[in-house]
Amino acid sequence: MDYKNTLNLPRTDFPMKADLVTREPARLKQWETAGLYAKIQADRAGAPRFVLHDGPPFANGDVHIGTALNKILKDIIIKYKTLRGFSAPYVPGWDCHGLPIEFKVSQELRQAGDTSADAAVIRPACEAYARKFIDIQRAQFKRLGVLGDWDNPYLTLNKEYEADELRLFADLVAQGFVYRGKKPVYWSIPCRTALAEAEVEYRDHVSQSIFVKFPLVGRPGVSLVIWTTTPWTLPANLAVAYNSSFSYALVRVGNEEFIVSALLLTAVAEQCRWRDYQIIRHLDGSHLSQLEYQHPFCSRTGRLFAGDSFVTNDTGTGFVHIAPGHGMDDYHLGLAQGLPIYSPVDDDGRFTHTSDLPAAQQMPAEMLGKAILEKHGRSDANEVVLDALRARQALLHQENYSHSYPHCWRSKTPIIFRAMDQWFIKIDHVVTNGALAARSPAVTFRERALAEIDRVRWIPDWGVNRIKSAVQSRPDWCISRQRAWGVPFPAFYDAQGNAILDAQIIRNFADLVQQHGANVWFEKTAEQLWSALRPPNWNGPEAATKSNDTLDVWIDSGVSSHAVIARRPELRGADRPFQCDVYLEGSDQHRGWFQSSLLLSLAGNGAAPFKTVLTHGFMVDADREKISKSQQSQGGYEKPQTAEAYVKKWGADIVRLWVASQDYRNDIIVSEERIAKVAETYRGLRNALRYQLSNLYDFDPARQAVPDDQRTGLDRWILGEFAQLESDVLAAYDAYEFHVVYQKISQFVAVELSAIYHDVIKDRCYTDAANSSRRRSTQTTLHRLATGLCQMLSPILAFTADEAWAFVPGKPAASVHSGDWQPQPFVRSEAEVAAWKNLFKLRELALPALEKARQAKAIGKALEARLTFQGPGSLLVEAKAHEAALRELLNISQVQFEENAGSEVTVSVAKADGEKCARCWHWETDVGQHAEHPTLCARCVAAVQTAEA
RNA sequence: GGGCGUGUAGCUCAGUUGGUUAGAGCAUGCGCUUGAUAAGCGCAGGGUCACUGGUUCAAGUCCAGUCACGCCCA
Repeated sequence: MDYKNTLNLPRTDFPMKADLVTREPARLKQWETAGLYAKIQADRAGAPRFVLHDGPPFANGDVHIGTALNKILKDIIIKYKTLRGFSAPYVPGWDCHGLPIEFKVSQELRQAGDTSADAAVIRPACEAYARKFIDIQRAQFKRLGVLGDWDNPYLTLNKEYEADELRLFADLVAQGFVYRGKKPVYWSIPCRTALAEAEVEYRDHVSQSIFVKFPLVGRPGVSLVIWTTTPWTLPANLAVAYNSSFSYALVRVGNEEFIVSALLLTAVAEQCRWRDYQIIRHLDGSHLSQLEYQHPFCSRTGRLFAGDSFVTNDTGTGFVHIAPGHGMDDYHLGLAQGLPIYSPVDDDGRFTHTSDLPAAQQMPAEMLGKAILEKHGRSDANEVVLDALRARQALLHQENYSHSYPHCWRSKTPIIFRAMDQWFIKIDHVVTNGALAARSPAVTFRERALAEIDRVRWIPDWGVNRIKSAVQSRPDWCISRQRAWGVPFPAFYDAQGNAILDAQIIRNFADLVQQHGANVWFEKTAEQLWSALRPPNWNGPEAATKSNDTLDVWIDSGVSSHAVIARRPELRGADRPFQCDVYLEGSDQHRGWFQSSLLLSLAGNGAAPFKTVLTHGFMVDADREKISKSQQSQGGYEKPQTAEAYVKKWGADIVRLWVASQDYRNDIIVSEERIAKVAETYRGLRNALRYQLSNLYDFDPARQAVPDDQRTGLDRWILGEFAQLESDVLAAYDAYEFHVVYQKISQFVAVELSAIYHDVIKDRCYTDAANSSRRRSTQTTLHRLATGLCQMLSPILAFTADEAWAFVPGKPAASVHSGDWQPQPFVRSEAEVAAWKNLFKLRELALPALEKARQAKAIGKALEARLTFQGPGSLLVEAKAHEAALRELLNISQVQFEENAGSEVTVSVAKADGEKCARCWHWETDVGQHAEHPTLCARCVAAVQTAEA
């Protein structure tokens, strides 16, 4: 007779093959139909709140695998906190304004033949572009299993958002944070527009390379020699920089003396054709800092300053001519030395006088109006400067110089660096009114910000250093941009060009934006706007024009605590409406969003917007090198590094498990090999769950559960281990160490479950009578394990845990994500723990012995063996007391003990006695004793008879 | 060039305040099983703890320097 069908073999519809790529979308649809996110939020109404505030990704392109990592980490946290009973809403956001979109849209418009570059045309196109990518990214984020309020995300282009941004800005203006100053920007002369770094293309260009004498004051016949490739910037020269670590040579050439860097002397002498020269002596920084020079053609003098970071010894003379209005290095040096940011060039790129210096000290009249822009390779401005130098015999050498030079992407002409009026937030501002001033007196804003940083928890802890150094070293914040796609900068100018920036006017404008959107600024004339916004009691100057600038996009995202956290009822904090629990972004955001959010919230709300800031590292490839776009385009990777590409190949749960598998505080390695390994682990987890579920097909926890104290020792052992795992995993989740969760669970599943518990209980589950207490005890345990595993995995394996959950009998919630995870400690007496420790020790002793016997072909499977433990009685007491458990644990048929006088336990293996039972495959001496079932052992006879009865 | 990090088996991670022959899981190889079967079990191999010096009775761990990689600045 075939006894196989008298066994309780496992059965389940939970498939072994995951097939995530096709199965996950179906589950997503199911969640959506059930309104899972809304349902969870409703269930948690009134629960303690945990708010993670989303940093908005840029609404451009497909979701990169690195962006996916960020979203998945956030989702793991949200799902975990929800599971632990918190109300943890998730409101995703998008950063919508900014150059990359405007640039792209401008290109498209130009290709379509529209060259107007008019804000009123560009802005709607930019909005459409942003919304298109929001839709694309939203679908890709959802596909990753990220739950959130996807129907109501926050967008920095929403009019409510923009209005709140302006209101917070008005608060800063009211507190005196905002001032007008100058700063150099890239300027395209034909386009009459400022350019961003990304709009600049480097092309070969032939410039005028010149060596110029700068005569020293009070040392007749002695000159510095400077080198430049932009002669037109000389009228703006206000200083000269040297390098304090260089040695400079004073040389005599004919009846003149020159100072140049000692290391560059030979090269300079050759170019300037100094046939005979004599080094008189060497000078260093301490000498140079004392010197003053006469401008070669303007009636003013200048001084020398150290500029070690940019004065090099490879080209030039070791002296760099400084025009603070025409270069970034120059600008910073000028700021540091208190020089005017002087830029005597108008919007058309022509020389002009400015109000920065007395007219008498500025360039000679014949230079005024000369154009910098080249025509047929000649620039009038350069020519007039060269003429002036020649006339004064200040030009030592001139030659054509071919090099790579920035050009405008639209007009393809060389750009110039030109200082423009800009708006700034003063970082060292001392606030004298408002909430911030009330908190403590006369402290600079920078000091307040540094103190606030100490009140925030930074994970990893070195993050505090990064943000502190960012805040410590940052210059004033330049917040105006000469762009169209952004929130309009709400300033007016009177007929004389004086700025009008007023908190009340800005608040009035905010109300207008709230109603009509920010486009209103560009659609209405200055006159119309002014009459709409001018306060009734206004006694300042009357506006003649409006600002054409927009606000820096870092202001956009930086005010989200004000415009989102404090605004949405589900996020709004109790005592500090604008403050949430956690921000989580890449470590580049210490200088970016974390900083802008901190500064704006502190200035506008009086405190940081976050209690904890978590950061993650960056995506690198298998060689631990960054995933670069150029390598991508050169075919360096098999496929695009987008979330979609990975999801299509592996499924979202594998991607999520990969995210969880690595310590995200360091760099995160993405490679096919790595993900393939994670997929192996996934299979292990899935099979373990499947095995558990397949042995619960006839189990009803409500009716058949066995109380803890009546469970078998083996069940009690695994429950003890599982309780330990649970507490470890909870601690790891609480510490945001998901790689520890991954390690702990996967190792528990591989060792304690698969290799031990699952392996051992096959015998009881299959061969015991279906309703026997030993089998029910084991099923009660399996049920607990399956429930707990699904829950602890669900923040990571969002799809699979929910799929398995559906097969858990008597599950307490419809979806694993709407359940409540409460740890269930399982306490065993010390004696019991010790006894089982001892049994496992004997097991470790026995397994190698069994392996040896197997290799000697004495036995095949362990059930063919009889094991004899030899040793002193004192070491065998526990084993004897738990003989049955030990036999089970070793999967053997028989165990014997032989006491001897030795000091340790040894094991020997022999072929088991009796015959193999046809049903349970144990070797038993009682096989054949039953007439009806001559091939069965007594235990199986009983089981079969119970089943028949 | 500066600041902040990281570097332990093929892969991902442990490794308390310095203290035995540096651990785990996966992967690999060799067996077993065929009643979890595109599964399961056992055993084995695999490490100059990035490198070089130093402190110490003792260094993966502390100190200094070098190299590689990442982020942010210049």
